[in-house]
Amino acid sequence: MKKIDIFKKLRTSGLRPTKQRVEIAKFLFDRDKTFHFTVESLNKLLEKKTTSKFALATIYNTVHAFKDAGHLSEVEVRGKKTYFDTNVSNHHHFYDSETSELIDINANEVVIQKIPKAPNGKKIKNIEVFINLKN
Amino acid sequence: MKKIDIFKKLRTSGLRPTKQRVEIAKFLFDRDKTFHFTVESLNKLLEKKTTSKFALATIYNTVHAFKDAGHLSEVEVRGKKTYFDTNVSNHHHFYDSETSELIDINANEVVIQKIPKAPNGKKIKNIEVFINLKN
DNA sequence: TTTATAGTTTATAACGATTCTAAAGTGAAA
DNA sequence: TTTCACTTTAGAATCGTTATAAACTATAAA
Ligand SMILES: [Mn+2]
Ligand SMILES: [Mn+2]
Ligand SMILES: [Zn+2]
Ligand SMILES: [Zn+2]
Repeated sequence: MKKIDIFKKLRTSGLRPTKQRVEIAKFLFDRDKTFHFTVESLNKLLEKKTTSKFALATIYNTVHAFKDAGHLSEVEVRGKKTYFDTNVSNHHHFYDSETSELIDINANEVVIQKIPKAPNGKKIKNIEVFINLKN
Repeated sequence: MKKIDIFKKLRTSGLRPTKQRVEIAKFLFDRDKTFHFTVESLNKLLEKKTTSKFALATIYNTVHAFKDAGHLSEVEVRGKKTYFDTNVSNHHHFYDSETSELIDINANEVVIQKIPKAPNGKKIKNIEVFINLKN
């Protein structure tokens, strides 16, 4: 992802390109593979990777702005912390509870043959498949 | 479910049949259909249904003992509250985010045709299918 | 019966993730 | 320079959950 795209992510999230926000955006979006993280893990990685300091509130605010703009998604994982995902396409996950690690599964790698009808008056918004792993 | 079964649930959870625990167990297990709840919702329903008072700690402790004994399961739902489920068999869920309501799907109502191989050295423990609903 | 004792309930404190707040900082425009 | 809207930040507040410790209860030994 090129630098211009970083600024586009920020602009389309309603965020001015401040030092902290650019660092966060670069860290999240300037990579090839999907990245799954919690606010806490992101903070630790940012501290290691950069020389800047980040208040937790800044990270929360920035991550939420990206999420609201559709540049990040949220993955539901057992436990108290919220997991975010740079992969915003429709996809599924392996979850390794030993390492608390999420692994992407492309939507086309899961084929569902049979699914019940949605309850009366309701429609299916999306289907999430979550595969728990063991050793 | 007969009264004797209530006492069996308690016994097999390592819980003596005190007034509060019997009320909780009856409320949870003396019903035909699956019941999904949070500790908060259970507390409100207990207060309505019975004349006893329940400290939150008692409900937490009792629910956790049932869960540890395998008489309740936990369902992962977006949001901060923990959802419990009287259905401990392998099954799936519809989730209606309008009403925060979970609806059971029998395991045999979902047929998965294709699934990726588990990552190196890992095995699949179980598969959870979560179907989000909209109006 | 009393007493001992193990287990239980309860109110409240502590905890941890997240959100809120208000003060200090920043930077572009006037 | 001064202004002013926006940003960062530290710390307070919130909320679900867990821990603690004191009061209570039931059973059984003395
Ligand atoms: Mn979660
Ligand atoms: Mn949850
Ligand atoms: Zn993902
Ligand atoms: Zn269920």
